[in-house]
Amino acid sequence: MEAGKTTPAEVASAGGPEPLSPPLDGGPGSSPARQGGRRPSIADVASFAGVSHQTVSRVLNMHASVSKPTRARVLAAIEQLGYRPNTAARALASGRSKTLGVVALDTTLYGPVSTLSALQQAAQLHGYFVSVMAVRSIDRQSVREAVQRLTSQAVEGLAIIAPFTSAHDALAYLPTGTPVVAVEGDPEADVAVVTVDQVAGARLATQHLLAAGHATVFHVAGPPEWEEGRGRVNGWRAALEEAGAEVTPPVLGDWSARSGYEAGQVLSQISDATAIFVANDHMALGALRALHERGRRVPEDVAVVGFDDTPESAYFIPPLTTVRQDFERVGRAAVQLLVDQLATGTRRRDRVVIDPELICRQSSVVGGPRQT
Amino acid sequence: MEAGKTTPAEVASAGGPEPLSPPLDGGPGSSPARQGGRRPSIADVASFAGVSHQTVSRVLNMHASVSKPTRARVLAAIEQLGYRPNTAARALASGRSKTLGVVALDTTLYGPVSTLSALQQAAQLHGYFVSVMAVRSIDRQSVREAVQRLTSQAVEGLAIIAPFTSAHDALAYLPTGTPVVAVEGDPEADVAVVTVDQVAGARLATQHLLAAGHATVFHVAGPPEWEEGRGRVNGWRAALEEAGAEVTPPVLGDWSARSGYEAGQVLSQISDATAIFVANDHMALGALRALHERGRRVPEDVAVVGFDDTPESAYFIPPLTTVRQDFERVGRAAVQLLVDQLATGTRRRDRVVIDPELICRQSSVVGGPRQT
DNA sequence: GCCCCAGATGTTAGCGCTCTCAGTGGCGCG
DNA sequence: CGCGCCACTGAGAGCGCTAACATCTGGGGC
Repeated sequence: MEAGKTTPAEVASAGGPEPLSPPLDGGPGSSPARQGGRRPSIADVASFAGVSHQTVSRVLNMHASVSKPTRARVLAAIEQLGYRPNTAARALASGRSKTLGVVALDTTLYGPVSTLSALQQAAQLHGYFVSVMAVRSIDRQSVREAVQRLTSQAVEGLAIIAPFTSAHDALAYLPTGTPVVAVEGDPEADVAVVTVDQVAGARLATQHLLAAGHATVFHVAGPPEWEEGRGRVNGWRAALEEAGAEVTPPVLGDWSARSGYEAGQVLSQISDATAIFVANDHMALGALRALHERGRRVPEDVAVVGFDDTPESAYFIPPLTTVRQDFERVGRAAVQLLVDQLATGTRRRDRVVIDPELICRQSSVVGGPRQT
Repeated sequence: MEAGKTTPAEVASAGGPEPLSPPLDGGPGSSPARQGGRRPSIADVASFAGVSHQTVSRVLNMHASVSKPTRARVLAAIEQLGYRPNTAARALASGRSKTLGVVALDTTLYGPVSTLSALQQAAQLHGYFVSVMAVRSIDRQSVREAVQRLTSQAVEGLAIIAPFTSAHDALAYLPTGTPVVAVEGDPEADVAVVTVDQVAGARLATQHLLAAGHATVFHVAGPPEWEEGRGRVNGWRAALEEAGAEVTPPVLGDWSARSGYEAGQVLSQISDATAIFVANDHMALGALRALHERGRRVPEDVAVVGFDDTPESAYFIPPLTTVRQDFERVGRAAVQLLVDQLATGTRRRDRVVIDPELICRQSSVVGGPRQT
């Protein structure tokens, strides 16, 4: 039943200077010497290395005051046995789960997916796991259930990748003190927020079109429930007002190409509509199709600018001028904020605002850049 | 320190007939009466309900033989206290983590994202959490690390959403007996596999073009490392051979619109290329752009068929004929397979093959359907 | 030479839950 | 009327780990 009692002191000493690498990333060439039926525990490692389990624990957690040779011996034993710490036991004993929770609204949309992906990567780098809870809608009921499931997993921090006007709701169901960060959330929220400056991005797009000589710019908006949608409307409106241009009522879409297509059909019949700022690239695609069908040339008759810069946007017909959001940075920042709060043990209201960037392609300017 | 000792027997009896719902989804209107500093444990619930902790556990796990009134009393106490079971403790004690692990290659690509999303939903329905581990590449090192991290979380089953020629590798680092399912994996793999019939899909697309009168069909292929890519090549080739049509060497792409664009540039110069089957819709978008630039009309001069049916594909110029994959079903099936294996306690080699569907739009047939 | 302290290690309790094994009491049956 | 059996409940022992608290060295200050 018991692992061998031989103390492989010699083997260990042959190990040379040990790298201080966290054991989680698995040393080189560890082939699990699967012997018993049960996975090896810290006790097995301890007895194999001829130390107490606590010393093993100390090595695992990189606590100071373990002598070099002992550490080496333990590390060797871990490798030998193919030991992996048991996350559940660790979480139970320490109260820390090394897990960040994420509540996301639509995990198939380009923005959320990109953010989630980046967030996951960043978390991994910090040694955290990520547990995602997708919700269908942002009503209280769904949010509560998601947060409670996450809570039962004892997540240490929570990221809300969703346009909650009420990330606030989540707080109510969370143990006091759990750090929270709202991604693309309400700037007024009572929690930390990471956000791309939607207003600035929309302004960039609108000003770009205005500068090209258009009298005004029409807008195909995202759903008003989404903070991003509202921000883009605001930026667009602000730019128009600053320029003294007429503000036409925005056409509402739902982020989908279909809704963009429908909006495009409407706008293609308005001869004044020579410039359109569409709130995301997928809707812009639909709009492009509608304009094409109606024989309105882009950019000659109508200039179009999108938002997001999906990898496909450069290959639309014509290539789409758009506003790029650095979701990579958003994800990283969100994790950083969470980790910081975790470290200081305080829930804070930090703000990280990431500047978007205008990517000029042919859909907005006659004779524009040939390729990006 | 202790929660109130009052036994709310009366309150409980007023509850009426209790629904047998699993407590995880949180009963109606439970407002956590956050009192102590610590979250309530099973012991708190027990003493509040005036029963032993074990009885509470039985209620939680829906073990039989708990009398109706007792169950009601416990449920009421749970509600009162806002109790949530501690996942870590449960996992530690039972050895079951209620978590499924997922190893995915590229969590931003349309297919994987859709599958992952569906899988997550399905898992949730079965009461499972999902822990996703994204890997950058499919080399042994990355796979091992991912699997080991998942192992340390004691995942009960593993889904590999990645074109591993070697899902096999994963097995080596997994505790013996852990159920595994490869999604879109090698059909020869030694584990359960859920897959869309790529060969059939490609055949559908190719035959469709052949039927429209084209002498042969050119192919823009996906990366050969991806099982999907290979399957589509095979189906395409088979259809051509069956029809006695010439098989031209496929042009390789990497799923991106950019690579599709480049392939399109090449093919647009081949006057024989009057029909192109592109291995996914994003590449098809690029190809469409390239053809457009070269003045080759679609579908009049060149017919194009894609694969995937992304929500945007109906809004390409022209709308793209493509092969739809039901990722929803793929995700559900993967979870089902895992759950079945878990239930029977055996690792099996089931095969679930999902039929793709050809969606006809204007890119392939002159005067084709006007809209889908 | 003694004490004290700090570095290095071991010991002892739990963390919150599930499991196994024992009880209870009531009731049918011989 | 007593036996066993069933439906229900409770007590105790861990799951594998961390965290506080011992303990045990040795080396320097006086």
